Amino acid sequence: MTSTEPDRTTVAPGVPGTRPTRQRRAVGEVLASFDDFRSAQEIHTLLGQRGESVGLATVYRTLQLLADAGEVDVLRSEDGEAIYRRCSSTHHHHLVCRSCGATVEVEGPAVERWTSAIADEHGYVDISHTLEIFGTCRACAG
Amino acid sequence: MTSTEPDRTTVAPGVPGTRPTRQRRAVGEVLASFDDFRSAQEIHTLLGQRGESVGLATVYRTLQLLADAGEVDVLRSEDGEAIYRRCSSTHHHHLVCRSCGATVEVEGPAVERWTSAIADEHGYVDISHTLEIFGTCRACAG
DNA sequence: CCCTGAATTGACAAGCGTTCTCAATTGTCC
DNA sequence: GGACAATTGAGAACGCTTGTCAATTCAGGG
Ligand SMILES: [Zn+2]
Ligand SMILES: [Zn+2]
Ligand SMILES: [Zn+2]
Ligand SMILES: [Zn+2]
Repeated sequence: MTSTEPDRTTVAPGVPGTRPTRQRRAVGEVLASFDDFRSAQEIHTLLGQRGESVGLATVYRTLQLLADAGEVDVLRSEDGEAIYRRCSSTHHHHLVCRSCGATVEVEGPAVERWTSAIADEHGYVDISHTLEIFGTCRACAG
Repeated sequence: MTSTEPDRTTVAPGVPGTRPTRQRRAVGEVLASFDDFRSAQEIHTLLGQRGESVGLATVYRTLQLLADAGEVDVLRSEDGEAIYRRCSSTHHHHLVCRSCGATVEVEGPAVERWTSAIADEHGYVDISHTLEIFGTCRACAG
């Protein structure tokens, strides 16, 4: 084999999903600017208002990356639309105002234990769970 | 005034959503034939296999009626699709096998108390909540 | 610097579940 | 039977999300 053969030892694949682009930075900034759950399209609009032009498809892709990385939480609104929020990285649940969207992160060690126990009891393994609380916050209740 | 005038005292409005039609009966029967969560389109297919022709829109409308009446539970699969199951009428949650869909209804008085307490603590009123547990059942885990 | 190539982007076109529209049909009650 | 609201079905419309693909951008290496 001669040296004409491409040197495959230099292939720096460059892991996808890690490149710090203008668009990803912008999405991150917008996510930091609100603390309730917003849809991808709302976030896309907020970006426009900030003068940051980011394609809708890119917004969806970026949110998916962040969700996979555990940097944003994803919920489904009652009509099935996905809504996103930057959250703390520890496992937690949400208390959400049905009217204004104000969100409180809550932890419930007892609930975690309970779900595990129930699953064990019925022979289910590899457990995950969803728990969200909806209500009307003090401000909205008047 | 003569008797030619229509007698408006006999208007029996006839409450919508209460008429026992062939289509509604068929949907009810199919719902009784499985005990995991199925999508509207799956239910529509099952109806076809039974020889009961029911329009897809009618399936959606009927499921919505039953859900409003509290006779079926509606969940959102991970990709946002609505899935339905005939359930007991008392408040409960679900332990669902991610692989085969086998479902167990579970009650958790402690969890109900916990959600109320959390809501009170933060001044939220008029509370509701969602809680679902996903895992792999014994049969699927092998 | 400049090159190379993979990663990323954006405009647009599907894809998919769900709802709407409206004329035709059906069930109820007189 | 007759009258009339409720219901149905076929298809169009809708809104969110994902796929397509050529053009662009970024990270390194030379
Ligand atoms: Zn969160
Ligand atoms: Zn509120
Ligand atoms: Zn938890
Ligand atoms: Zn149930």
